[in-house]
Amino acid sequence: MNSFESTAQYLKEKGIKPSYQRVRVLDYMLQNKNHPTVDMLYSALSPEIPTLSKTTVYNTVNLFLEKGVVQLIGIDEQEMRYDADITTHAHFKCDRCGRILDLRLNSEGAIFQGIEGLKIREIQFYLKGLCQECQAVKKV
Amino acid sequence: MNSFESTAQYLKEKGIKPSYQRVRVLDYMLQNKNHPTVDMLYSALSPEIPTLSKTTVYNTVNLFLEKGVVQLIGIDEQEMRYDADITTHAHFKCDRCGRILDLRLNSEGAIFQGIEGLKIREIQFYLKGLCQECQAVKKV
DNA sequence: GTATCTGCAAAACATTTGCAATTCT
DNA sequence: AGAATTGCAAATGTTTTGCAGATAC
Repeated sequence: MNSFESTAQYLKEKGIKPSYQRVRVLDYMLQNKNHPTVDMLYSALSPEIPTLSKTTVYNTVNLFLEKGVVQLIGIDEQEMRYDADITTHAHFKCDRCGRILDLRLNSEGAIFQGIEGLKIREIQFYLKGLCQECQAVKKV
Repeated sequence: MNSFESTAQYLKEKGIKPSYQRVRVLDYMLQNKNHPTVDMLYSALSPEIPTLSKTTVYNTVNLFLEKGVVQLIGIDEQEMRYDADITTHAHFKCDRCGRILDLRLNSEGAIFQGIEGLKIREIQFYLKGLCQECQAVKKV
């Protein structure tokens, strides 16, 4: 089974119809683990899929988000990034080259792998969910 | 010494000329620890400072960022938020009411205070700085 | 009186929306 | 044919920029 077919199969399992564009977008993310922006996806795929539009890339990543195929990475202030690795892990963005590295966590939740040699300037830790008051509100 | 004057003094110490608008913006952030967006700052202060413009609020928060008076909080996908508390701490955003709560860290770096009762849906952990290769590059 | 600061209007982007054309089954 | 998908064009909303007038020292 080639890469295209296995990616299409993965989308089917996630409840997404594997159109050509969708499979190519996810395939790109699985092969280049570079946490791409919509623009990066469009620029990379557009030469090979000349009719591709940015709207379709937006539609696709939003559908992927909704279905839990990718996670949103807000590390960038200007543009959103997307990650097909949906396991819990931290991200490091280099101020100079802009690259985004993955950092794995150890069982205690302390940073474990890949942090050696990095010069940390800023740390951001976000949690999202429901606060106590909002959990008490009846669902409509 | 009243609140306005001590805030002005604080700005001077940080190397910022304490114009009326700047002092009022920082004063608002110190008194309402609500991690405001530019729009929240503008809406709150505009009635009392009728000539205030959004451009000035943007200028002000960007100057504050540059001088280390506030930190940028990217927890919101649509708008940036700003925090006059520049100590290291985590943030929690409620999906329903949109409020942002502060979470203090204990000495081991594990979450400590305020997390009880929250229903966590998503965790984002970002670090920024210089990667190994970029540290090796000579400064121009 | 000269620097700086403010604020209006316009520009610059990232993202979304409306809708018509295309594609798939 | 019918339903879903794609993609163009226009709209939306946040943030930045250019510049002229106001303010401060």
